[in-house]
Amino acid sequence: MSTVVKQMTAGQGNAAKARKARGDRTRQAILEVAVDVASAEGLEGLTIGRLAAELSMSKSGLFAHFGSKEELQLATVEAARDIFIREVIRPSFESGKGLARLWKLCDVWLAYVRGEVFRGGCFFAAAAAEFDGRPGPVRDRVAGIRKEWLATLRASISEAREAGQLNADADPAQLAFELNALEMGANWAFQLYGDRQAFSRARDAILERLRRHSTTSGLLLLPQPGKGRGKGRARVR
Amino acid sequence: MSTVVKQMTAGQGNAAKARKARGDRTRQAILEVAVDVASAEGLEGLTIGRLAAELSMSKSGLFAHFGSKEELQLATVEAARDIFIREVIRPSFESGKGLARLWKLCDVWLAYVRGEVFRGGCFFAAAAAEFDGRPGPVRDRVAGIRKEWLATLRASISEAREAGQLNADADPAQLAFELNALEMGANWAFQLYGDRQAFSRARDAILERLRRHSTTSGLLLLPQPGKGRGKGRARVR
DNA sequence: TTTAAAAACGAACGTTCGTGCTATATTGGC
DNA sequence: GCCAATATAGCACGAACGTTCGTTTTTAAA
Repeated sequence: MSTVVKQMTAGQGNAAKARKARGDRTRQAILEVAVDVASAEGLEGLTIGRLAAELSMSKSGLFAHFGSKEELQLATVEAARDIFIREVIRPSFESGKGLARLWKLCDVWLAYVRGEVFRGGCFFAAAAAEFDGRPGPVRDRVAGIRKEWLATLRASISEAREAGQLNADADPAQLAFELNALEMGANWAFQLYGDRQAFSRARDAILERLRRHSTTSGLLLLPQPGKGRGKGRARVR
Repeated sequence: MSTVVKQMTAGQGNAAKARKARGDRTRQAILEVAVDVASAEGLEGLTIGRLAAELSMSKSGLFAHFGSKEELQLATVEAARDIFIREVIRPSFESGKGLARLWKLCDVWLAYVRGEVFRGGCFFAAAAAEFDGRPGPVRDRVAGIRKEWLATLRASISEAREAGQLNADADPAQLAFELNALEMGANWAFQLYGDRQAFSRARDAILERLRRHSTTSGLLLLPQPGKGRGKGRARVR
């Protein structure tokens, strides 16, 4: 029945695009659900039949949009990346630079997991674990996206160092590794035990890491210690 | 054909046991392969047909040993736990106590991943990621085993504190969280990128964490800083 | 050497998977 | 209102899944 689309195909005007637009619209509706399912059940557990049922459309109709399961998985990964950029990267880049941005990245990341932007926690942590042993384009893409994230962290660290907010002894690659590991640690503790305390643990550990390498001017950019409940901890979405 | 067992069923003597012994032997041979496959392809990717083919025995013959796929998965998890205890827990407990044991646990854990005791890295990290969104006995067991590990870390930390090797400001739960997160970080960097440097990064980060909370007497129990290549880094298996 | 139990087998079951084909709706531009 | 294009549906396929069943082989004890 495709109750999914039956609305606003009124892209009117020159409709050489509109002809295409409807298909893209359904495609997007499919991917929205696909991301949700895949984040909880995995990219392999994301079956075409299941997805079609959830959207009350036929398997073949859905299938035609992608041509293969692998293409569907790749499209789903890309859609998840868009969401990640919108929810984590963009807000962090719009406010501040250098150390402030670095801290924002970590803080927003924790909120992104805590606020269940994806049902199964960090989409890419799950996808990476699922595909790390299966060579192929999906694995490559997921690894690439994770590398983007690490590169973003490293770039912010370098920037903070050049701005005199972090000391010269802060090795960008090493620090990025540690921050990322602590974030992932919070993610899995939350997924496996529902342990929300993990977020404040990760927060504390990250802040301690950042303070350790901060210059006096850098310290002013971080939330003050003492009370663990600074701004921007639990507020989400 | 069961080329698997055809040997040493010569348990001779009182063979009320030997009657049972042969079946257990096959079961164990099955689980050995099962652990290997599951660690690389996941506990769900561990299919009965595939497993039977790999052991050149029939699906039904194999199946009879477990009765259901879920039972097979549970048995596989248990077998992996035995290996983990043998490879990580036991060596750490046989040498030293308190802080020495704590460091040994971390160091041996890194070696356990680096040495590919399991093809897919840490078996339980993979299993936890795979099942964290699927309620049931398998998930519960995996979560329980991970909890055992965290409890072991915490206990060693407390012990080290009471022995005056770690300062009183070392919060066992917090420190255990951080150590575990850093280990897992090394695991996924290695799985996803084959990045062996991740191990020395994790090692450095862990040692810094431990040193930070160490008393002067505790410091003597840790490898000296400076050269990053202390004893017991790369040697494996 | 016979015997009863245990272990392994082979074939089939009902499902579900991904993926093709062909036909039918639905669409925007004329 | 008709047309070409696109989107969706219907149906079927071969393979693989977990599981069941009845039979045959292997085994240890009598």
